Parts: sequence; C-alpha cells; structure tokens
Amino acid sequence: MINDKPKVIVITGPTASGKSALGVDAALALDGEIINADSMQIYKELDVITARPDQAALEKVPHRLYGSLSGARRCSVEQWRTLAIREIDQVHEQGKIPILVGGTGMYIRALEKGIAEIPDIPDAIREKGRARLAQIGGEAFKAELSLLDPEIGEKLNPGDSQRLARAWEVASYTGKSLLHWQREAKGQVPDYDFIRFALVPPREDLYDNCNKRFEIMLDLDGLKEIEDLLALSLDPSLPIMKALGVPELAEYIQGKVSLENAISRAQQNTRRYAKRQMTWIRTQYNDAKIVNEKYSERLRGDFFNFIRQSGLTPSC
RNA sequence: GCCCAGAUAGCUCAGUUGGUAGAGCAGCGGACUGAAAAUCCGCGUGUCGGUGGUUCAAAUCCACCUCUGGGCA
Repeated sequence: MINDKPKVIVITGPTASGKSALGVDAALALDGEIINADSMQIYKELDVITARPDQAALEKVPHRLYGSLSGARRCSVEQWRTLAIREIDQVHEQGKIPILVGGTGMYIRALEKGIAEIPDIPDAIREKGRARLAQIGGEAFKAELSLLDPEIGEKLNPGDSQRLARAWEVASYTGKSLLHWQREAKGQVPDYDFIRFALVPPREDLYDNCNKRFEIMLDLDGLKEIEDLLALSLDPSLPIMKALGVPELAEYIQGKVSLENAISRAQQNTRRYAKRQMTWIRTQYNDAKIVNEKYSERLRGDFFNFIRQSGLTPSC
C-alpha cells in the first residue's frame, strides 16, 4: 500500500541516549533537516547545559528550533506545536524530509495526536489560581476546584500542583471542565505519515552516560552559562530555571552547597528524568519502533533497516 | 602478637528482656492534554560475615573462624 502523505521521522529516547547523533546520521543519509522536539533546547540562554547539538553537528545538517526562544517567557506545548508544524512544512516544501529529534513526550504526542482547543487563559487568571493554591495548599485548593469542576476534582492528587492549577484556571475562565475540552476537540491533527523510532539504551550504559555528560558540560563552560542566566534575574518559576542542572548549580554559585554536592544531585535528577522518559516511551509511545541499544554502528543499522521498511531509501 | 569495637538492603545505619528485620538515601514500577528537563502516585529489593552449639524459637546468647577499623607493643 502506498502512503503518499508527507513523511516525518520522529527520533526520541531518554536524555543522553544518542538521539542527536542518530538524527545527524539520518539527515545526512536521507537529505533531511532536523527539528528540535525538546522543551529546553529551544531556549537561547541554555546551550551546553541542555546538550544542544554542537558546532560540528550544526555544520553538517540544518537544525531548526534550537535556541530560538527567550527563556524569559514560558514556551508552551501549543506554541512549540505551531512552530514545529511551520518548520515541517517548510522542509517539505524544499523536497526534504523533516526529522524531529527530542525527548519531550508531551510535545511529540501533541504534534502527532493533536491537542484540545482550549481558549487562551489570561495571565491574570492563571496567576490568581496559582497564588490561591500557594496560599491555601493543595488539599483546600482541590476542595475549591471540586466546587467548580467536580469531575476533575475527583481525579487529581492534592500534591499535583501543576494539574490542579491548570484545571482550576480552565474551569474558572471557560466555565467548562478541562476534561470537557479534552473530550470535545482533538484540534487539527496534521496529515503526516509519522515514522517513529525510539532509542532506549540499556540502563547501566544510559546512567553512565548521564553522569559523564554532566561533567563534560562543566568542562565546556556550563557553569559560566548558569552564571549568565542567573545574572538575568528571571522569575524562578520559569521553565528555563528548572532545567536539569540549573537549580543545583545555582545553589553552588550562591555558595549554599559544594560543587561536588551540586554535581551529584544534578546527575541524580538527570537519571530520574531519563527513567521517566523511558516509562513514557514504554507505556505511551509503544507504537514506535523501540530499540534497546546504545548508539553504535549496529543501532544505526537497525535504524536504517526500519527506515527502509517504512518506504524511504537512505543513501548509505 | 595482644586488647577493644564492629560485620544486618546497593550505601549509611537502627533493631528493646531471644519470637526469621526497618529507616534515610540510592534504586524500581506507574501516571502524564498548554510550565513536561515539569508535576505527581506507588514499591523494601535481605543466606542479618561463616560454621557449629544452647533453645520450642537466635540478627539477638555461647564457642571457634574470617574480614574491617582503632589502641597497645
């Protein structure tokens, strides 16, 4: 059967799994361009600490949506999705193949399956909800939310501040439950043929890599990057301020903890993040081709075999 | 060589007068719809150093052995 929808390759995997390198291989062999699907690599202020592709990679193939937004404002799934679709279409127009590379599961899911069309919530409402939550605590806030939206109030855990705040702002601004919106509309699902590949190395290799990579980041002036970021005095609740390594190294720079302590906690948080990503891939993204290997010649072979089965012809 | 203290989960340790063991950290599993590198939920994973002995019953008492600290020579 011939599928003539425009193809989009998705390469995902936990952090430090080698997806960026595989992305470059794929782009070279398929005449493709790489589009970022990572919620932190999109911010311009962080480069080495988010392990953005290095100069050598950027010279080999075009990379899009890396470092293209200011960390002074929050990106959102919908914002990324809009940008990503625009980039994908541009790459297709050039007759090339877009290759999404990134580990942010929610972004990938939103792109592939669409996202509910919920009206934008004014900042004033959002801040009001968050302030209220901080003031009265999760348990009481959940009770108040349940008055507005009994259905979702039931489902959420009192500790889950992020979802409680989101549910509250949607219910209070739109007068309808977040669940209503999610059921109602899927949003426009772009008409692409997604070719999904997930790279999930053996855990020991992966954790090793996470640990080593963090030390390399520091050698590459990662600390300087955090110092420059801190000098901007951004709101600590911004996403960029929560990137792995930022809170830990900030504490070191402020003299609160030793460098050794900051490093080991950053490494640990990186491992935990990788584990959450693996759970997501295993349970939420299992219609992808999942390969349990570390980045190597053999893995590349597996990848290109899979690509051929999907109807593409790599030049290698 | 002698004396003392220890040996219990991956690590650091707790374990009452004998009733086959529990904390923290690490780790593992799961959830995931606009801040997602976020935010949550769940789970002890163990030849109690070894071998004998006492006892209905030993991580716990006794003996010997092994190893690790510290002290004396």
